[in-house]
Amino acid sequence: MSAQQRPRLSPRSKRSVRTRERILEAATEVFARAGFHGARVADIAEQAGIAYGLVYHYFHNKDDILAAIFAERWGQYVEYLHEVRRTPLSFTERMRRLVHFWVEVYRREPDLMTIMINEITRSYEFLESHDIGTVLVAFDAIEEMIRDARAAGEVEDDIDPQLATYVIFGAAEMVLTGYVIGTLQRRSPEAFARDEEQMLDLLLHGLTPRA
Amino acid sequence: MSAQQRPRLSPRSKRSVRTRERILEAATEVFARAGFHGARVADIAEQAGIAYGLVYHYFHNKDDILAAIFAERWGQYVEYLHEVRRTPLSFTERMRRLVHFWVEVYRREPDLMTIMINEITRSYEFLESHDIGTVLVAFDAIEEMIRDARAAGEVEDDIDPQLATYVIFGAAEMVLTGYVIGTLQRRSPEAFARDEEQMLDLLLHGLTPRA
Amino acid sequence: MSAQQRPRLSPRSKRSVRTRERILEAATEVFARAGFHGARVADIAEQAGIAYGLVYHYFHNKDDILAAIFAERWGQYVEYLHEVRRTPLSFTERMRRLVHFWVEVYRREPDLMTIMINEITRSYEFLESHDIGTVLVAFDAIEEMIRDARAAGEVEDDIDPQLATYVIFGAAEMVLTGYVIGTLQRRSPEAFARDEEQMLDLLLHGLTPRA
Amino acid sequence: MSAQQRPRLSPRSKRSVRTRERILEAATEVFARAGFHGARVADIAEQAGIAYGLVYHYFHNKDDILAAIFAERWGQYVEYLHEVRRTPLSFTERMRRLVHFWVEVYRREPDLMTIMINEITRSYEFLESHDIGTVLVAFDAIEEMIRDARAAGEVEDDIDPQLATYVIFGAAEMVLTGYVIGTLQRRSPEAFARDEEQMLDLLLHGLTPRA
DNA sequence: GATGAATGAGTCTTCATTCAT
DNA sequence: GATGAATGAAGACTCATTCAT
Repeated sequence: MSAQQRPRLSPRSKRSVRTRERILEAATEVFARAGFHGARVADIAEQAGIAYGLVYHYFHNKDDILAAIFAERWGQYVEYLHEVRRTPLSFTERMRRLVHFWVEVYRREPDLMTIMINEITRSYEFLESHDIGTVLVAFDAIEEMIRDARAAGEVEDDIDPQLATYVIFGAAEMVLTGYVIGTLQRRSPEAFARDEEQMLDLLLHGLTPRA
Repeated sequence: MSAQQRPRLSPRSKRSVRTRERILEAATEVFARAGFHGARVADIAEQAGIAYGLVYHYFHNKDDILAAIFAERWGQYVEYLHEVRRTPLSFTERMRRLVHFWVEVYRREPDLMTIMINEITRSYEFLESHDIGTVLVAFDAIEEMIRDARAAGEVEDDIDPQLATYVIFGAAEMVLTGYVIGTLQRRSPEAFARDEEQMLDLLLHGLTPRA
Repeated sequence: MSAQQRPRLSPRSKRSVRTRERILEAATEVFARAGFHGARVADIAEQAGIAYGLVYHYFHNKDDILAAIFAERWGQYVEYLHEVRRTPLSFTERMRRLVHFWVEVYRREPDLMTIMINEITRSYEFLESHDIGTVLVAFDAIEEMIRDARAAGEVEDDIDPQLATYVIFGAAEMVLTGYVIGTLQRRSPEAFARDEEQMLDLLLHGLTPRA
Repeated sequence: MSAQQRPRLSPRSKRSVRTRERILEAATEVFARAGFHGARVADIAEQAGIAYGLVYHYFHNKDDILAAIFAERWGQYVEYLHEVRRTPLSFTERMRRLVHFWVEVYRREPDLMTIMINEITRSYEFLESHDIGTVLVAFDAIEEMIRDARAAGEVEDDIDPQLATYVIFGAAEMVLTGYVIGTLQRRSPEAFARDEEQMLDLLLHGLTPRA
């Protein structure tokens, strides 16, 4: 909603690219640990091993760092959703992949997922100041999948695809939140796999006994 | 030079009680509109129609206001969960009431629910600085319901009650978030009722077609 | 929400060192003029010709500035006391040097001595929050001198070295206080020299006529 | 130096007089414990067992309370000095009484003496804003005694009465300060009596051995 | 590119004091 | 006389951001 800003400079040199990357990595860690408001630019710079003034050679301001993390990571994310949608798969399989994807991203990059959950998906301020539409593509992608599946008879006719999307997203996100805040502790790959199965099962068949 | 901490006396007079309530109401509105960080104590005071210094007669600091909203409202919330659990009802009925409750609270007090969602349930800082256990009782209450229902054959044996709790909470919360951020707009009571049915249906039976 | 405390990095550059020094000088003047409580950080910054925010790059807070003045100046002070003690001198000569030292420090740096007297030696708050032991080394140094002198027969046997130390300190300090508050006005070096003689004489021989 | 203010009201009733006295007692205790700046009017009122608003029925402001303590207590003090001066006594005896008086006041009312030392005698602010002359009468009284004694041959000719006054006051005050801050701990009446003897001896005969 | 010294807007918080009741 | 609710001036402190070097 605010005017989109261009990068201050488009750094081309190897060093530049590397430094920019270091800042994003550092910011991801610091934001995850302290939250966006609790993170100071100086903290990020320290974590990146650079002078804090240098941060402003790569980003306009603190918000811009978060926006970059969001744009560059959420980009892949949405891309994957589209990929899942393009691939000819059963709805069950699509959902399995989505659920696996979320859990997997969390397992690989818990800090990143923490930020996505704490600072972006839910952040009033972030949603206010950025194009909420960018976030919603992910929702749209899932909604479309459900719509397609419903048309193909793989999803119950009565289901409202939009609402179902929120339910799916919410379910996945809360489980990840459990991981993030430590109330759901999983140590082994098997434990995570079991959670994926559970989620998938719940989303597809609900709580009640089958037949 | 050291900070002198002492609890504000709990004011007893009628006027006092009313002022305190006014502050909480004002804070609820301002927090919902601007977020905790974006809200200034002066904004709250202005909204309440009092001098900002007076806020400090009733609360130690800004945090304390949020904590009070949390404690006093979340209390009722948990209480309702326990009530639902105590009443002899089918699991389906219990779930229906829960879902209805959430939607209803949102409809009646959208600001309050907004805060619950944006500032409390998800707030890194809040969870860090307050007893997370208080939040978790709500989770525990639902988990127990599922456990009971599973024992009674009302819930599929394979279900992990803890994980299912996160799924239920997440689903409900994300739908409310949709209301809060306006991406799910519902204007009529019927629209809300339909959402309740949808959520209930999804949680109980999942996305796949019934038989 | 919790305060994040970390020591300011000790700045290394020339400029930095100079700025820090400027702040201490400015603070010395402002504290002397207005007292610690009456001095605002903004006043100090203005006196130093810098933005007030910069003060916080060098010191944690207002207290810390006073503590730095204390630590860095009182250090020299105590050092001198030890030097006097190490040098082989008659007790009379030692006392002469001490008295001269106090008067001299006042003459050279009246602001500094004013702070020492008004804010540090007597400040309830300061003594409360800092290691009173650091202050007391000065007392100990003098006490030891008296003890040595008594053993050597240069001081009356009946004298309690600790109490005598308080008497000496008190006498000197009150005279300096007279200078500070202006009730004892001395304009010429000779006037100060006469005071030194008087003090020395009083401390060594008392008020009563010599034989 | 500031305009002298009249008491808000001259309370006449028994109750009034008693309440006023209670406030002064409470303030003395609180000022001694927390210092003038650290003491809140509310603390004083609480200590006195009254509502804090009532304090302003008896005193104009916080300063006024300290001023009242000063005026009413220091009054007796000065009065005693004059009495000592009027009574036909040897100089030695006069000094003995003074020293005894100071120690005795501390023993009876340590809080009061603490305030006198910490907040009044040395307080830059207090001296700035009140008639310093009131404080100085005490000095003058002693100076006169010395002058008289010198004329009578009881004090060495060379002595400068004014400077000697500062030495005497300073000596006594520093010993009391030792009591106040606890670095000089005296438990028995005998210990205090010994200190009086020491001080007297030091002031009259100095540190050096008597013949 | 890199540094970190310097700036100052923005807020929270304290607490003496007033005054309606 | 007594209460304590209400006011708001005053100031400490943080930290994102700029910019001279």
